[in-house]
Amino acid sequence: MNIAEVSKQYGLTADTLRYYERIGLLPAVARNKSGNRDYSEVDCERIEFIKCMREAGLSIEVLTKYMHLFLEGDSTLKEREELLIAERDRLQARLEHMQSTLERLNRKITAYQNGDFCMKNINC
Amino acid sequence: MNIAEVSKQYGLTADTLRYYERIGLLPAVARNKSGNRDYSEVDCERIEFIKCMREAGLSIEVLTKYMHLFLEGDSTLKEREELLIAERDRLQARLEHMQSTLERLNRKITAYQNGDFCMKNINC
DNA sequence: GCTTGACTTGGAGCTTGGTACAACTGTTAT
DNA sequence: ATAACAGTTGTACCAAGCTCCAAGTCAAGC
Repeated sequence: MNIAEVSKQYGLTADTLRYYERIGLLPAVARNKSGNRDYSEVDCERIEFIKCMREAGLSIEVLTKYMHLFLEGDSTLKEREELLIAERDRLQARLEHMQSTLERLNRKITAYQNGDFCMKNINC
Repeated sequence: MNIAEVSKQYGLTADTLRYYERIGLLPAVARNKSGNRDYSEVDCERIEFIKCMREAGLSIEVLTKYMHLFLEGDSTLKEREELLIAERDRLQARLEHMQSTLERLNRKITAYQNGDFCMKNINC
Protein backbone atom coordinates (compact mmCIF):
# COMPACT_ATOMS: atom_id res chain seq x y z
CA MET A 1 0.00 0.00 0.00
CA ASN A 2 1.31 3.42 -0.88
CA ILE A 3 0.94 6.51 1.26
CA ALA A 4 -2.16 7.79 -0.55
CA GLU A 5 -4.01 4.53 0.02
CA VAL A 6 -3.10 4.37 3.69
CA SER A 7 -4.03 8.02 4.10
CA LYS A 8 -7.44 7.36 2.62
CA GLN A 9 -8.01 4.16 4.55
CA TYR A 10 -7.21 5.59 7.97
CA GLY A 11 -8.16 9.23 7.55
CA LEU A 12 -4.70 10.57 8.32
CA THR A 13 -3.00 12.91 5.86
CA ALA A 14 0.16 11.80 4.07
CA ASP A 15 1.93 14.61 5.91
CA THR A 16 0.81 13.21 9.24
CA LEU A 17 1.92 9.68 8.32
CA ARG A 18 5.37 10.96 7.34
CA TYR A 19 5.45 13.10 10.48
CA TYR A 20 4.70 10.09 12.71
CA GLU A 21 7.47 8.14 11.05
CA ARG A 22 9.93 11.04 11.26
CA ILE A 23 9.46 11.49 15.01
CA GLY A 24 9.71 7.75 15.65
CA LEU A 25 6.10 7.07 16.56
CA LEU A 26 5.65 4.84 13.55
CA PRO A 27 8.69 2.60 12.93
CA ALA A 28 10.42 3.01 9.56
CA VAL A 29 8.25 1.86 6.67
CA ALA A 30 9.84 -0.21 3.86
CA ARG A 31 10.34 1.36 0.43
CA ASN A 32 9.76 0.04 -3.07
CA LYS A 33 12.39 0.24 -5.83
CA SER A 34 11.43 3.89 -6.50
CA GLY A 35 12.09 4.85 -2.90
CA ASN A 36 8.40 5.32 -2.10
CA ARG A 37 6.87 3.99 1.11
CA ASP A 38 5.22 0.59 0.81
CA TYR A 39 3.13 0.02 3.92
CA SER A 40 2.85 -3.59 5.14
CA GLU A 41 0.02 -5.23 7.08
CA VAL A 42 1.99 -4.66 10.29
CA ASP A 43 2.48 -0.99 9.44
CA CYS A 44 -1.25 -0.66 8.94
CA GLU A 45 -2.01 -2.31 12.25
CA ARG A 46 0.34 0.12 13.95
CA ILE A 47 -1.32 3.05 12.22
CA GLU A 48 -4.77 1.89 13.22
CA PHE A 49 -3.63 1.55 16.82
CA ILE A 50 -1.96 4.95 16.84
CA LYS A 51 -4.98 6.63 15.30
CA CYS A 52 -7.36 5.06 17.79
CA MET A 53 -5.23 5.97 20.80
CA ARG A 54 -4.53 9.51 19.55
CA GLU A 55 -8.25 10.10 19.10
CA ALA A 56 -8.83 8.95 22.65
CA GLY A 57 -6.36 11.59 23.79
CA LEU A 58 -3.15 9.65 24.46
CA SER A 59 -0.09 11.79 23.75
CA ILE A 60 2.38 11.19 20.96
CA GLU A 61 5.07 11.00 23.62
CA VAL A 62 3.51 8.11 25.50
CA LEU A 63 2.58 6.24 22.32
CA THR A 64 6.14 6.59 21.06
CA LYS A 65 7.38 5.20 24.36
CA TYR A 66 5.00 2.25 24.08
CA MET A 67 5.97 1.58 20.48
CA HIS A 68 9.67 1.53 21.36
CA LEU A 69 9.11 -0.77 24.32
CA PHE A 70 7.08 -3.04 22.08
CA LEU A 71 9.88 -3.24 19.52
CA GLU A 72 12.37 -4.11 22.26
CA GLY A 73 10.55 -7.38 22.91
CA ASP A 74 9.58 -9.45 25.91
CA SER A 75 12.00 -7.83 28.33
CA THR A 76 9.68 -4.83 28.42
CA LEU A 77 6.42 -6.67 29.11
CA LYS A 78 6.11 -5.45 32.67
CA GLU A 79 6.94 -1.85 31.75
CA ARG A 80 4.42 -1.90 28.92
CA GLU A 81 1.75 -3.23 31.22
CA GLU A 82 2.43 -0.44 33.72
CA LEU A 83 2.32 2.17 30.97
CA LEU A 84 -1.00 0.84 29.72
CA ILE A 85 -2.46 0.84 33.21
CA ALA A 86 -1.37 4.43 33.82
CA GLU A 87 -2.88 5.57 30.53
CA ARG A 88 -6.03 3.57 31.13
CA ASP A 89 -6.46 5.28 34.49
CA ARG A 90 -5.96 8.71 32.97
CA LEU A 91 -8.39 7.93 30.17
CA GLN A 92 -10.96 6.71 32.65
CA ALA A 93 -10.67 9.88 34.72
CA ARG A 94 -11.13 12.06 31.64
CA LEU A 95 -14.05 9.92 30.60
CA GLU A 96 -15.78 10.33 33.93
CA HIS A 97 -15.42 14.09 33.83
CA MET A 98 -16.72 14.17 30.28
CA GLN A 99 -19.64 11.98 31.23
CA SER A 100 -20.73 14.33 33.98
CA THR A 101 -20.21 17.34 31.73
CA LEU A 102 -22.30 15.67 29.05
CA GLU A 103 -25.10 15.26 31.57
CA ARG A 104 -24.72 18.90 32.58
CA LEU A 105 -24.98 19.98 28.94
CA ASN A 106 -28.04 17.79 28.48
CA ARG A 107 -29.74 19.37 31.50
CA LYS A 108 -28.85 22.79 30.13
CA ILE A 109 -30.31 21.97 26.71
CA THR A 110 -33.49 20.69 28.34
CA ALA A 111 -33.74 23.96 30.26
CA TYR A 112 -33.42 25.91 27.02
CA GLN A 113 -36.06 23.76 25.37
CA ASN A 114 -38.45 24.19 28.29
CA GLY A 115 -37.76 27.90 28.66
CA ASP A 116 -36.71 27.30 32.29
CA PHE A 117 -35.43 30.22 34.34
CA CYS A 118 -32.23 28.25 34.99
CA MET A 119 -30.92 29.09 31.54
CA LYS A 120 -30.47 32.64 32.86
CA ASN A 121 -27.48 31.33 34.79
CA ILE A 122 -24.37 30.44 32.91
CA ASN A 123 -23.61 27.64 35.35
CA CYS A 124 -26.33 25.07 35.72
CA MET B 1 -12.23 37.74 45.91
CA ASN B 2 -8.83 38.59 44.56
CA ILE B 3 -7.04 36.74 41.79
CA ALA B 4 -5.00 34.55 44.15
CA GLU B 5 -8.09 33.31 45.94
CA VAL B 6 -9.94 32.55 42.71
CA SER B 7 -6.85 30.85 41.35
CA LYS B 8 -6.65 28.61 44.39
CA GLN B 9 -10.37 27.90 44.49
CA TYR B 10 -10.69 26.83 40.87
CA GLY B 11 -7.23 25.49 40.14
CA LEU B 12 -6.48 27.93 37.35
CA THR B 13 -3.33 30.05 37.47
CA ALA B 14 -3.60 33.82 37.80
CA ASP B 15 -1.98 34.01 34.35
CA THR B 16 -4.72 31.84 32.90
CA LEU B 17 -7.47 33.89 34.55
CA ARG B 18 -5.99 37.10 33.12
CA TYR B 19 -5.54 35.38 29.76
CA TYR B 20 -9.20 34.32 29.65
CA GLU B 21 -10.26 37.88 30.40
CA ARG B 22 -7.86 39.36 27.87
CA ILE B 23 -9.17 37.22 25.02
CA GLY B 24 -12.78 37.91 25.96
CA LEU B 25 -13.68 34.47 27.25
CA LEU B 26 -14.29 35.84 30.72
CA PRO B 27 -16.07 39.22 30.68
CA ALA B 28 -14.21 42.13 32.27
CA VAL B 29 -13.84 41.72 36.02
CA ALA B 30 -14.45 44.74 38.29
CA ARG B 31 -11.51 46.37 40.06
CA ASN B 32 -11.08 47.66 43.61
CA LYS B 33 -9.69 51.12 44.40
CA SER B 34 -6.12 49.83 43.89
CA GLY B 35 -6.95 48.68 40.38
CA ASN B 36 -6.79 44.99 41.33
CA ARG B 37 -9.40 42.52 40.11
CA ASP B 38 -12.22 41.83 42.55
CA TYR B 39 -14.09 38.75 41.36
CA SER B 40 -17.83 38.68 42.07
CA GLU B 41 -20.09 35.67 42.59
CA VAL B 42 -21.12 35.88 38.95
CA ASP B 43 -17.48 35.99 37.82
CA CYS B 44 -16.83 32.86 39.88
CA GLU B 45 -19.81 31.07 38.36
CA ARG B 46 -18.50 31.93 34.92
CA ILE B 47 -15.06 30.65 35.84
CA GLU B 48 -16.44 27.40 37.20
CA PHE B 49 -18.42 26.89 34.01
CA ILE B 50 -15.46 27.69 31.78
CA LYS B 51 -13.16 25.40 33.70
CA CYS B 52 -15.62 22.51 33.58
CA MET B 53 -16.27 22.89 29.86
CA ARG B 54 -12.58 23.37 29.00
CA GLU B 55 -11.71 20.18 30.87
CA ALA B 56 -14.36 18.34 28.89
CA GLY B 57 -12.62 19.50 25.71
CA LEU B 58 -14.75 22.40 24.49
CA SER B 59 -12.64 24.97 22.68
CA ILE B 60 -11.96 28.46 23.91
CA GLU B 61 -13.43 29.72 20.66
CA VAL B 62 -16.81 28.10 21.15
CA LEU B 63 -16.98 29.03 24.84
CA THR B 64 -16.18 32.64 23.96
CA LYS B 65 -18.97 32.57 21.40
CA TYR B 66 -21.39 31.18 23.97
CA MET B 67 -20.37 33.75 26.58
CA HIS B 68 -20.90 36.60 24.15
CA LEU B 69 -24.31 35.28 23.11
CA PHE B 70 -25.23 34.92 26.75
CA LEU B 71 -24.31 38.54 27.45
CA GLU B 72 -26.42 39.69 24.53
CA GLY B 73 -29.54 38.46 26.27
CA ASP B 74 -32.73 36.70 25.29
CA SER B 75 -32.51 37.46 21.59
CA THR B 76 -29.80 34.79 21.35
CA LEU B 77 -31.65 31.98 23.14
CA LYS B 78 -32.18 29.93 20.02
CA GLU B 79 -28.62 30.36 18.82
CA ARG B 80 -27.27 29.39 22.24
CA GLU B 81 -29.43 26.29 22.29
CA GLU B 82 -28.13 25.27 18.87
CA LEU B 83 -24.55 25.85 19.95
CA LEU B 84 -25.05 23.74 23.06
CA ILE B 85 -26.62 20.94 21.05
CA ALA B 86 -23.75 20.93 18.56
CA GLU B 87 -21.17 20.81 21.34
CA ARG B 88 -23.14 18.17 23.21
CA ASP B 89 -23.16 16.01 20.10
CA ARG B 90 -19.42 16.44 19.60
CA LEU B 91 -18.76 15.65 23.23
CA GLN B 92 -20.93 12.57 23.07
CA ALA B 93 -19.11 11.32 19.98
CA ARG B 94 -15.72 11.80 21.66
CA LEU B 95 -17.05 10.09 24.75
CA GLU B 96 -18.20 7.07 22.82
CA HIS B 97 -14.85 6.71 21.11
CA MET B 98 -13.08 7.04 24.43
CA GLN B 99 -15.38 4.48 26.00
CA SER B 100 -14.56 1.90 23.36
CA THR B 101 -10.87 2.74 23.56
CA LEU B 102 -11.00 2.33 27.32
CA GLU B 103 -12.47 -1.13 26.84
CA ARG B 104 -9.76 -1.91 24.31
CA LEU B 105 -7.07 -0.85 26.77
CA ASN B 106 -8.69 -2.93 29.49
CA ARG B 107 -8.68 -6.01 27.26
CA LYS B 108 -5.05 -5.31 26.43
CA ILE B 109 -4.10 -5.01 30.09
CA THR B 110 -5.89 -8.27 30.85
CA ALA B 111 -3.93 -9.93 28.06
CA TYR B 112 -0.68 -8.67 29.57
CA GLN B 113 -1.71 -9.89 33.00
CA ASN B 114 -2.63 -13.32 31.66
CA GLY B 115 0.42 -13.58 29.41
CA ASP B 116 -1.89 -14.04 26.40
CA PHE B 117 -0.37 -14.35 22.96
CA CYS B 118 -2.47 -11.38 21.85
CA MET B 119 -0.12 -8.96 23.53
CA LYS B 120 2.35 -9.78 20.78
CA ASN B 121 0.19 -7.69 18.46
CA ILE B 122 0.19 -3.97 18.85
CA ASN B 123 -3.45 -3.75 17.83
CA CYS B 124 -5.76 -5.81 19.95
C1' DG C 1 12.14 12.41 -24.92
C1' DC C 2 8.85 15.29 -22.71
C1' DT C 3 4.97 16.04 -19.71
C1' DT C 4 2.17 14.63 -15.93
C1' DG C 5 1.44 13.03 -11.50
C1' DA C 6 2.62 10.90 -7.23
C1' DC C 7 6.04 10.44 -4.44
C1' DT C 8 10.52 12.15 -1.75
C1' DT C 9 13.19 15.29 1.81
C1' DG C 10 14.13 19.20 4.69
C1' DG C 11 12.64 22.89 6.78
C1' DA C 12 9.54 26.57 7.81
C1' DG C 13 5.09 28.01 9.49
C1' DC C 14 0.69 27.53 11.83
C1' DT C 15 -2.90 26.84 15.63
C1' DT C 16 -4.34 26.25 20.24
C1' DG C 17 -3.81 27.32 24.74
C1' DG C 18 -1.43 28.78 27.76
C1' DT C 19 3.17 30.43 30.55
C1' DA C 20 6.88 33.51 31.76
C1' DC C 21 9.00 37.63 32.18
C1' DA C 22 10.12 42.72 32.99
C1' DA C 23 8.88 46.82 34.58
C1' DC C 24 5.69 49.17 37.24
C1' DT C 25 2.04 50.44 40.99
C1' DG C 26 -0.29 50.25 45.28
C1' DT C 27 -0.69 48.47 50.34
C1' DT C 28 1.05 46.89 54.48
C1' DA C 29 4.46 46.10 58.10
C1' DT C 30 8.61 47.69 60.50
C1' DA D 1 10.30 56.07 54.60
C1' DT D 2 11.77 51.87 53.13
C1' DA D 3 11.16 47.11 52.26
C1' DA D 4 8.35 43.37 51.06
C1' DC D 5 4.56 41.70 48.71
C1' DA D 6 0.69 41.15 45.77
C1' DG D 7 -1.18 42.84 42.16
C1' DT D 8 -0.93 45.29 37.21
C1' DT D 9 0.19 45.57 31.88
C1' DG D 10 2.41 44.35 27.67
C1' DT D 11 5.00 41.40 25.20
C1' DA D 12 7.51 37.44 24.28
C1' DC D 13 8.00 32.75 24.50
C1' DC D 14 6.72 27.88 24.69
C1' DA D 15 4.83 22.98 23.67
C1' DA D 16 2.07 19.86 21.15
C1' DG D 17 0.74 18.43 16.97
C1' DC D 18 0.40 18.99 12.86
C1' DT D 19 0.47 21.42 7.91
C1' DC D 20 2.49 23.49 4.03
C1' DC D 21 5.94 24.40 0.68
C1' DA D 22 9.98 24.22 -2.40
C1' DA D 23 12.88 21.59 -4.89
C1' DG D 24 13.87 17.29 -6.45
C1' DT D 25 13.10 12.16 -8.20
C1' DC D 26 10.87 8.50 -10.53
C1' DA D 27 7.61 5.91 -13.61
C1' DA D 28 4.19 5.96 -17.05
C1' DG D 29 1.73 7.67 -21.06
C1' DC D 30 1.74 10.21 -25.40
